[in-house]
Amino acid sequence: MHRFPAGHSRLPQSYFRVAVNTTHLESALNAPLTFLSFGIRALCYNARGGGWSMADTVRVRFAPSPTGEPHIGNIRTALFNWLFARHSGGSFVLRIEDTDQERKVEGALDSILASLRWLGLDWDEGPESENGGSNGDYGPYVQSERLGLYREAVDRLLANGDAYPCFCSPERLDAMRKEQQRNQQPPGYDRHCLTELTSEERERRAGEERHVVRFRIPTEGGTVVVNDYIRGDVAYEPALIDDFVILKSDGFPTYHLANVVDDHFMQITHVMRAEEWLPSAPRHVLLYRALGWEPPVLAHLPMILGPDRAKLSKRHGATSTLEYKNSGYLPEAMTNFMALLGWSLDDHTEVFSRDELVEHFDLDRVGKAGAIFNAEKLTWMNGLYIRQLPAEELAERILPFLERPEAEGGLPDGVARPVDAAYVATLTPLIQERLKRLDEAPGLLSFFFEGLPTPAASDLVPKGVSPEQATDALAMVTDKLEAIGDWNEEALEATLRPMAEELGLKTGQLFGAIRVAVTGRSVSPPLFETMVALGRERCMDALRNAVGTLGESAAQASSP
RNA sequence: GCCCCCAUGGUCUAGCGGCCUAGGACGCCACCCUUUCAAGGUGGAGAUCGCGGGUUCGAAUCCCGCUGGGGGCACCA
Repeated sequence: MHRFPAGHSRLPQSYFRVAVNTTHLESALNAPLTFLSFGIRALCYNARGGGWSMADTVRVRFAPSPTGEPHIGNIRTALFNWLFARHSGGSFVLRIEDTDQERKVEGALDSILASLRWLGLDWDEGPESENGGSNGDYGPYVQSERLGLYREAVDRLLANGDAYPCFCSPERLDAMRKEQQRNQQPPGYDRHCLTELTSEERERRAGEERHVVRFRIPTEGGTVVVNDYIRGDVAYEPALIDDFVILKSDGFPTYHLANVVDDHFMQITHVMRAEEWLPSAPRHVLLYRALGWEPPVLAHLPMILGPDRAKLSKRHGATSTLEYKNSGYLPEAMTNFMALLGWSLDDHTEVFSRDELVEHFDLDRVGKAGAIFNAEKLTWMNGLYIRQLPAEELAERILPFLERPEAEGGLPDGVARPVDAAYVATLTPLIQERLKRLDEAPGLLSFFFEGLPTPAASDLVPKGVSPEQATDALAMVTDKLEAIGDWNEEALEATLRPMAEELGLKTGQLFGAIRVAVTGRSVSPPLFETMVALGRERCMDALRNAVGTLGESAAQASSP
């Protein structure tokens, strides 16, 4: 049908905008190419007096295979599809590509759904709705339940001579490839079963032997042009594309076939997937052509790379989306950050709320070059989002991280669960601007939940202060604090700050000693707030202990 | 080996022929603020826009070549 004007997909946009305006094709405004790919179909339809069909609204899909936990790259693809759908008022479809029986992993579907739900990427159609069961009119949404559809397509291709059965053994194929490699020839099936067998033989053997079905690449058709929305026209030489398998010997389709069939019947308008799929795009284009179907708009997204610039994989460490959830990253920070991997709005905006992302996301501003996943920047952004959160909400989000077992990074197992949520709520403001990840909370807060600290005498003596001075200072602090009325920040500051000068110490030195005495640490949230949160009793006990520790230490030193 | 894609500071990027003595952000350094740690503020280092040719009065921006990086080449997706 249509052939996009050769050249660059971005060039003719103004032209389309004009066309769109005159035809009132609202949805195409945000997706000019959309207009081109099926706008013509729509126009014809309109000319016959009909309205716009369902196919005129954007329909995109995320189609993972259940082979493990989805990693950042997979989910970034999901996010772009979701953003595009929401931006254009279209539908986001979730489809499970489980045509490989061998690689199926137990629980993988659950982690896919969990990842999407965590990030708030809700789907309009998919294998499982919130209340169980599939939802949507184009199901089933699991490929293993659509085998009949693929079989029909294969039969049609077979009947038209666009496909043929192949009986070659894995051993023969293997030897063939080695041979090609050795001769520096382009790899590919040698068409043994097409050229060496008569059609009668093929038909007979197909009836009695296990075999695969291969697509017959039309080598006579000239170059195959893939019009990629992001990269423009990419030409492939058909002779270099081999007769790939479309139906496996177990009766399941391969990715290529299932993908094309499903995208067609599910009326997908835009296929956005990672760039690693670009080399197989010409196969898909050829399949669409052979089946007489209109291909969707293709957009191959830039890849997400590891620090070594290689395709993201397990060996790069944390790549699973759910790992980020467990590490205390906020979903809003995660989506914001991922949106910036391959997309940008302008030269300065980079913090986007979910709504702003939906409002501004645009395929035209998706880049071409792969992007290294820069975890440091993600962590910075996460801290930003944590600081922006209302304290009460942050407290709620922190709670599960405190309550999980010590071995998983939670508070010490000695601390009773459930943790006092009200107490956590009072503590949260003290650490809010110090948190970059929620899983840091237990470490920052543990002393609030544990017994009295037992700091070493040496830790109670600040730099530049003698042990005697420190002992006297803490003793005096203890005395003075015994006497104060209200135990609040103002009272504490009013009595402690002047004492530093009185004692001839810098505030940092005095407060440092008290901090260690009261929290057992040299680093903590601001002292007065911490002491208030800890409570009078506890602070006084800790101070007396500290004075005692220093006394013992001095006694030992003087009587060797 | 064959095919394809890509190329702006360490990283994410803005830039679609003159606004660029290349802008923003992360990270890094310094200073300020400060009771520690953060947060915040100010300033700084860091890019001959991978290299070489063109086109043009003028190129990071267009064209060609090279180099480099990446991806793909299964009865995996």
